[in-house]
Amino acid sequence: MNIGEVAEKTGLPAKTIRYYEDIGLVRPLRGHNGYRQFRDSDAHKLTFLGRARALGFSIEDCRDLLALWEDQDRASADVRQIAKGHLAEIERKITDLSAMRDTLQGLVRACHGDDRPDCPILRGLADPSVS
Amino acid sequence: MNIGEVAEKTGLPAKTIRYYEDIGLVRPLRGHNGYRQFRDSDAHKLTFLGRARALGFSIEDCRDLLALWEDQDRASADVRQIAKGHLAEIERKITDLSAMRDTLQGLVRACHGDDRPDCPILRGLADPSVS
DNA sequence: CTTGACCTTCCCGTGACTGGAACCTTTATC
DNA sequence: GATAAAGGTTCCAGTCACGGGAAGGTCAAG
Repeated sequence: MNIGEVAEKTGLPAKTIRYYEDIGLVRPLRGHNGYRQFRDSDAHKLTFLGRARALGFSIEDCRDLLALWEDQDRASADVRQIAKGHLAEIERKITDLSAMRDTLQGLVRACHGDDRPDCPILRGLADPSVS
Repeated sequence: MNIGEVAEKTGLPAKTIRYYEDIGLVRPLRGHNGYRQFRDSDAHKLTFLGRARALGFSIEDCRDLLALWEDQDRASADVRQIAKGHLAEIERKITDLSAMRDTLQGLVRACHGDDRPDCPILRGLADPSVS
């Protein structure tokens, strides 16, 4: 398979696939013309990577997950450890964003949003105690 | 005020303050020795920026908010527009992250996490229909 | 006079790509 | 056989909002 075909199969942009080769996540063969030749196993790896990235795993996490995926003697505890770590990170982000949302919602609700200059949002940003 | 003092007052790292000058968010004076001289108004601007950044506003949003803050003839509708846009963005991120969290939680719960290789997390990443 | 804290500019690195230029190969059409 | 379009290649630069660190100037204390 050429890169275009594998891009379509996996849903990843060709640019991203080249990048993944650059950083050593996949190692496609090369044809006589210099074109990358992807085997089915390469395509499966890329699909795996796309899914892991869609769940927000970092590239380094993906690298580790991929290694475990390939390792028939892995311990599932190692996989679970990575996933739990990432889950905690996601929950931290949700917490942070929720706090921002609550504060912002309060400010937006308090603001008339008309053509006058008086604005609780700006007051809140200048001095949060006056939110 | 030198940069160290304003950094302490505002809670922003000196590096960040220099960066904000670079991109034109603040314009401190300069002393005979080349040191930046911050007025109280500069410190207030930086505090404002720190708060807006803490609420997740982008630098460009901050630039616009700052201009509105300085503009005595502003319409609060303009401020509210920016805030509402950002709020929508935050809510989108929370939605995305929540979906990731739910999927990941399901996978983590299904995984024993022992020393055996069988792992629902890896199966889920390889083929989500077998999650 | 030296030490150490503070300040300056400048350049590189981050994460995970994305866009674009310049160029080569293959395939289809005339 | 010529040509044009569609695909492939490498390499370089940019993104966002800084942070690290080098090399050097300035200032206050002892």
